[in-house]
Amino acid sequence: MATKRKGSITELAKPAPGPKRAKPDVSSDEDDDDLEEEVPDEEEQGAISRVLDKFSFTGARERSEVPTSDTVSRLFKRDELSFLKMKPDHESRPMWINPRNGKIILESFSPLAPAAQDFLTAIAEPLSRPTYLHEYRITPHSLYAAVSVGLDPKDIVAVLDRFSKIPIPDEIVQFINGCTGSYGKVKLVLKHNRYFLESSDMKMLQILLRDQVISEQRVFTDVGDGDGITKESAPKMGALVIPGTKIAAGVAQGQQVVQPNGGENEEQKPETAEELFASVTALKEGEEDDDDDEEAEAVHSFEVCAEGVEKVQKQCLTLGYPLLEEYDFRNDSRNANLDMDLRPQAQIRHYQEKSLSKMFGNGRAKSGIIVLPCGAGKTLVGITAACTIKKSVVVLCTSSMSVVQWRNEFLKWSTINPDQIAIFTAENKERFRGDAGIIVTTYSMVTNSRTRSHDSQKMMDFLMGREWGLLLLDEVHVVPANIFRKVIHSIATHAKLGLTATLLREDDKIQDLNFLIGPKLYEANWMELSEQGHIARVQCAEVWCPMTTEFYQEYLNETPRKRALFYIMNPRKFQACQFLIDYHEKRGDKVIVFSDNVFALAAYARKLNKPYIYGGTPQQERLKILQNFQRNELINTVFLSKIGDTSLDLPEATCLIQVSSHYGSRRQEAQRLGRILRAKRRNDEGFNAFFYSLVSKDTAEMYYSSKRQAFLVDQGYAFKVITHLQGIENLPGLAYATPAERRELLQSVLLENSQNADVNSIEKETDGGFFDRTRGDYKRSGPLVKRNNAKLSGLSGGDTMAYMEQNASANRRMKVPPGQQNKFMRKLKSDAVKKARG
DNA sequence: TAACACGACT
DNA sequence: CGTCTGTCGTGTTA
Repeated sequence: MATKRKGSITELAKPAPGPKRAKPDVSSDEDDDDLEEEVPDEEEQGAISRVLDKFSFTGARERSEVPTSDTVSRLFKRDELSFLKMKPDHESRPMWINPRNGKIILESFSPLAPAAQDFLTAIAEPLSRPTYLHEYRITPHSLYAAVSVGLDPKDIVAVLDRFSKIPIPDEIVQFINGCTGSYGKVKLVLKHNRYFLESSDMKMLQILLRDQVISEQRVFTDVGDGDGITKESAPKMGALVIPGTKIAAGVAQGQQVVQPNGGENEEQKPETAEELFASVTALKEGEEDDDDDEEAEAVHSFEVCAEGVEKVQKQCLTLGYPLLEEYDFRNDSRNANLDMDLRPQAQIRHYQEKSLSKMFGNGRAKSGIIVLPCGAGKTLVGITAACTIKKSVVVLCTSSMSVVQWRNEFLKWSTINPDQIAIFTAENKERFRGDAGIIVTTYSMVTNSRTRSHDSQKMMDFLMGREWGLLLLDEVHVVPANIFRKVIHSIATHAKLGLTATLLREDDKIQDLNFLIGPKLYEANWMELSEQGHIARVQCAEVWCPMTTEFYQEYLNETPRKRALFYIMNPRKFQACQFLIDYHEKRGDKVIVFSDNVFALAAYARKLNKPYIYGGTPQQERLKILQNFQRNELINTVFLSKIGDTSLDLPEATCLIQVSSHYGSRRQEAQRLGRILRAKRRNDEGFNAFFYSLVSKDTAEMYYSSKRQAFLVDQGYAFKVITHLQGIENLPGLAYATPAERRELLQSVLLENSQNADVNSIEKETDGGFFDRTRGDYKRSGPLVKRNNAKLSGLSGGDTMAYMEQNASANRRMKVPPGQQNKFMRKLKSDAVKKARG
């Protein structure tokens, strides 16, 4: 417990700012990570790391010093804020700042909340946004995003102060200044297919060049004076209008902040807050980039090699000087313009406009990520961005199906000439006409490591050999995967825009997107969009199905891996599923049932006599089933494996039942929910979509379920728990109602499980002895031997149950992505090692 | 259509 | 100390 850093001691010694009070009691499991371990101890960023440390590892003696003014205070631990002095007019201000960890709590019912929320999404990371209290946190990354969107540290503090119930703590001010001081000073620029680091401040470049990692990637350019640093005049800019929007990029967004029924003192306060906010978010022509105006005469730059760009970007981020990527596309005369515009019928919604104004805020295109829920029009955002830049574009998608969709959307929403937009996949390798155009392709096409077909090689040469204006990355959360990340720098592009609905991974690689692509420019609030009718309202429920004794018995007897089938095939769960399908079909809903497990999928679907699609379903049949589902009034339910998580467009579904799922994947859960968000009937009075998760009680499924829901809960969705479905006993034709039927089902499950084991052991015998190339064969060794052990350990399997009992608060704990915890554990360990050494 | 390679999740 | 498991999914190529 006491393995904390020495540094906290010196922290203690410093005079505490403000009134005497408890020391920060950040118990470090939740702190903000990505400060890399090995920051070289250079003077320049000594100050920064000191500030960054503030929210990381401080005293362990925390809790005892929290003044316990009442009996419950200690329960809040470091979120206990009662010691803070409130401003006299605190009631009219909507937000709290916790000096100990940079968390911000926003009262979302306050009349000022909409304005405050706009501001907070710009400068902080949304942690959780349920109905009344929203939680945000200021992190180095969120500040990076804020700065790159054009905010100034002084203004950030000023606006925070305006909204806050308490005076802004010094720690926060220091943190903001410390982080932002060095942000936005250095840019990564692509010129003539070569990468340069550019800054108006010569000193910055010298600091960076002193770093070994960066200097290693440097390329010496012959131009310029002896030190190889080039000097030239900085570009100028003019007015820009994003097509489809009435106003110029970046003009005030504060205007929709209208108080419906204002009280007396609201009259005045919102006015000023609003003005203030508008003045910082709105970057009107001419007043952007003060520093450029002052020293517009010259910028300095040096070149880095293309392969090293990722390393350099990462290193700069860890040094505290994240590289800004901006594309001054209007002054780019080297690359040919692409003639296209948005069609007049394309109406940009306000949140789409907001996200685009973040991207084009200062008249240039910034690289970054935009997060919008499924069905909220991500494609249109991408297309609008492309139409704004009007240069050649590469679009990357995950599946060949969405490749086709992207092309169609482009043709639908923009005036682009069909000849100018080409598809590059296995079956189609055309090229566009003219010297500018759009190429839509898949990640795997570009990253393919195996031998290429002739055509595809020629196409790749074309892709790599030229300069692109914009790289559009669909489903950008896949990019950090080892293979995919390399495409980012192998395609020479001036700007990158990542789109996703779920910026989530179960590993810790999501942070890498900060230097692979750029900061998160915008993240929509799901609840808000559904209130405004842009996406459907959804009722979420978790249905707890008790296990039958026979199934539970077998469940306990199995190895953890084999257990899954028992809780998935639980007859009570099956009945619940049958009942829900029946209920919703009668209401006129279109129902999708998801089962991750293919055996269960087929079993359920066959028993209920419904169509099902999984990976092995041939293309023709898939199409037939989907069309029937869409048009035929007799087919109202379809069963899908995880094939339905991505691509497959199912516009008419209004009810979703989840039978089995992939462990604790939050992304999968969110993506599945997304399947029903675009329901056409969403604007009908009182319309609701339904999302059910069927869970077998007292099994591992409970644990996964709570994990999976974490993301949606943070988006403000409330999961109701249903322990009994009213009237299920009286459902005519209820399956597995008799013990005999259940026994039969159990037999088939047992058979399935043992068959799998047989197949494996046969494989092992025939194959494993001679060839050992397939990795699968290694690990399958000895399932038969293991079985006895499994029974023993299985009997103690009750541990999962005990775990579940206290798991009600799991959602809270899950809020920290597991990756961070790992990182934290690592850090703790390595700290301990250092301590032992030193 | 099969073979291969890879991702996501533990 | 990071790597392995197993299953289902994708895409590309022969």
